[in-house]
Parts: sequence; C-alpha cells; structure tokens
Amino acid sequence: MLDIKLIREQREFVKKEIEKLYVSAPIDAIFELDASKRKLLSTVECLRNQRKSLSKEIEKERDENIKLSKKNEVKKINELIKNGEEDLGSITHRLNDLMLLVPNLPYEDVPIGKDDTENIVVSYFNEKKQFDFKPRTHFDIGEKKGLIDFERGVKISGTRFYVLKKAFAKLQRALINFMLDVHVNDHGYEEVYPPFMVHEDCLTGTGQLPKFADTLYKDSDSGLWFVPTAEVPVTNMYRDEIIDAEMLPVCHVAYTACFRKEKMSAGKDTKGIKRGHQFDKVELVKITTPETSMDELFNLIADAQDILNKLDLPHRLVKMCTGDLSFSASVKYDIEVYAPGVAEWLEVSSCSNFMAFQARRANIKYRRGKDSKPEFVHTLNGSGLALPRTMIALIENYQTKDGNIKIPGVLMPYFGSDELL
RNA sequence: GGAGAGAUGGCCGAGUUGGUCGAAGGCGUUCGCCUGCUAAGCGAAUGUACGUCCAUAAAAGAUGUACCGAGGGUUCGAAUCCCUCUCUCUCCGCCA
Repeated sequence: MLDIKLIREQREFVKKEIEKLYVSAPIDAIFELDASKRKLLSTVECLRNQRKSLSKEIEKERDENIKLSKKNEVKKINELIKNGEEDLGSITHRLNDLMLLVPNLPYEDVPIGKDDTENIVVSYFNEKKQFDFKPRTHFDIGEKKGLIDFERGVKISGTRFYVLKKAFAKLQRALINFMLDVHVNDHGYEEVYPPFMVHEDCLTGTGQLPKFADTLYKDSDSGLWFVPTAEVPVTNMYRDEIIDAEMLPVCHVAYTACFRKEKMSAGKDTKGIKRGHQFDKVELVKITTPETSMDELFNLIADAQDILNKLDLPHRLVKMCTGDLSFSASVKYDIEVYAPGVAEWLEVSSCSNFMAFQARRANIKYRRGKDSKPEFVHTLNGSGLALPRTMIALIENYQTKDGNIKIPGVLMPYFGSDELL
C-alpha cells in the first residue's frame, strides 16, 4: 500500500510513476475519497465531542427538566453521528478497497519498459557447458528412466501435477537440505518452518490479495488459503508488530511447498516440471530498516546466486523493467539458470525489495531508538531457490552421453555416494 | 467433540452496584538528583492510530476523536450491562 499522504500531497507525481508501470490505478478517485473522508471525519468527531460534554453536563445536572431536554439534545446528535458514521464507514471502505489495488511505485533506477522484452540482463555467471551430443530434456530423461511419472500425476490430481520417483525424489530432497544448510550456515539466515495455509489477512498483507485471488487456492470450509510462496507466512509472522531495532535485519530462510493455479499461464510450459500447480521452494525473507534495504537486496541476490555457483550452474541476473515489476515490488531482479535440454533460461529466483509497501499493508514497524516513533520497516524476499527449475537445470546440465546424471560434489553429502543416477 | 475459566497499556495486575478511566498500583524503560563506583533511595517522564491547527523539508508543539480480544446492542453516557464471534488456558473424550 502506498502512503495516502503521498497521494494527497503529490498526486501528479504518483500518477506519473504509475504510468511507468503500464497499468492504471484510480489515483484521482482515491484523492477525492480521501478529501471527503477527512471532511466527514472532522464533522463526526466534532459531534462526538459535543455529545461527550453534554453527557458530562447531564451527570451534574440537578434539574430534571433541563436534564431531560439535554438528553433529547444528545439523542438528536446521536442521529447525526449515526448517519455520519455510516457514510464514513462506506467511504473508508471504498477508499481502502481502492488503495489495495494500487501497485507499488518503481525505485528510481528501474529501467522504463513495457514488458519482459525490455528487461536488462545485468551479467552472466559460470560458463555454459559444452556437450558433444545433443542434450536431452529433463522430462525425456525422467520419463525414460522412470523418475518422473506424469501420467499418474495427472491421474491422481489433474493437469500440471507429476510424481517424482526414486532418484529424482531424492535429488529434490537433497537440494532442499543443501539450500537450507547453505543459507543457515554460510549466509546467516534463521530457518523457519511456517504453515502452508494462512488467513486471508496474510495474503492482503503481502499483496497477493485482493488482486490475484483467482491465482490462489482456498479451502472454502475453513477460509484458509494455500500459500503461493513462503514469503506470505514468513513476512506475516511479524504482522501488527513493532520489532526492536536491534533485531534488524531479520533474515529467514524457509522451505515450503507452493500452490498456484497458473491460470495466467494457461497452455504455457505444459511440458516437464517447469510450471506445476504445486512446487517446492526455499525462500529467503528479510526485514530491514529503510536505509539498508537496497544493500540487503544485493546481499540476498548474492546469497541466492551462491547456490547456483556452488552447483556450478550457468545463470544470469536480469533487472526487471517497470512494466515487468510485480504488484508489490519496487525493484526486482530475476536469476535465470540455463537449461541446455529445453534450451531455455529458467527463472529460479525473483528477488524483490518491497520497501514499505508490504509493511504498510501488514503493519510491520520498528523503533529507531527507545523513544522514537514506530516507523514502517522494509521487506524483501527472493527464492533461494525454486526446486523444480533448479532440478531441471541440474539434470540437464549434468547429464552424460550415456543418459546418466553426474551429481555435483557439493550435493554428495546430501544425496549419498552415488556418482550417477 | 463435551465441561469450565479467561482475554485490560512493554510486562504483571486493579477496575464488573455504568460517568471524575487512556485507565490505580507494581515492574520495566528513559532523564535528573544522590553516590568514590555499583546497588539502593528520591524526583519526573513513559501507548497506538487518525484528524484539525500551527508549521512545512521534516519533526516538535497545541487540540480533537477512536482504541481495555473482535463485532453488534442497551443508555444522555460502557473497560464496566446484554448478544454473537475469535483466541488462550484447564479437565474429559477422540486421533496423526
């Protein structure tokens, strides 16, 4: 959520910034609603003040007649208050609804562009592997060796579900543990294991709701939503809290399954395990002071990249342009790993600084000093990394000519002693 | 799932014959005094949000309103009375 004061005081600036995102937002309507809300609020507060003082007079009044007339006076005021409160309620409600639909503003150095074609590749890391044969796709390998069962996945759960078997199931488990250990031991994150189902407030807090309800799964019975990313439960751990300044930055790493309807991508990426309704992910979340959030973003990106470096996988860092920023992000960098079988750069991590946008929605604050007023924190997150796509890259990059996969050394303690699958 | 108890400020904890309660008291914290140092003692301060005024880079200041788990009701007036919900705790049952 944006600061309403920013819209109040610098409406044209906000509109100009939103234009850069190639989306529309009801800034003018918000401005008008805010003005009428404040006007009405003053009126109602003034009336309540009158009621208060009259009530006190009634208490002390000895004359029954005067008392009665004053009571009637308050009753009339109460009518006015009631009407005012109803209007105020509906205006506030409408204002809030609109505010929740306004995306975050882009950070100053975000390149302007209308879609992903205008993103900027910042740099490349690790050499692409050379093959003296045509590299196969992960789904080709997986099916032939009986390590991915697409048919049964579809049988039990429908399209975009698959079953990992034997060495592939184990490989994913090994990767999860490897990633968690690296982030905890080498990068200093604190591991958390959060719920995979959350209250609606959480999704509003991190910005998935109300706009993207149709991409999320929900249990209508309990009203709980399945998390589309660990960002949601982990960031919301601190909802409605004031964090001690000494605790910052808060750095968490969490493994969760993630659930997404993928309606926007209907028909896209239907082959393989690139895009399923359920996938595993190790997520990095940081909560920082406003001053340090940009530095922490680059630390976070480096931490995510470190996994790929340790696995010696070719990847590149891509800076998102304004038109490709996600709803809540102010800056976003994607890490894309190269998979030679499908011959694609796969997004394995999306690292964002949300500035105070989520903090404002989720009401997460910190105190600069003992006597300082609470201020909103900055929140960040990025995958570290998404499992299926890391799997794809690992399988396709480490395949041998005879159809096996060589396990990288760093994974040996996790996967076991088998050199080949 | 059955029975009972509870939810108050950073914490503990009063307040339940409705008004002077944003809320006693204690602890903690901050500042000052005292002290060779520390402790103790003494004095003062110490919630959040939003609005208005002032000011405008911001803060501070003044003032108003709301908030005693959440929502609704009774009343001139509710932390206090009534209803609904949520959560926590204890006991019993059931179960991974």
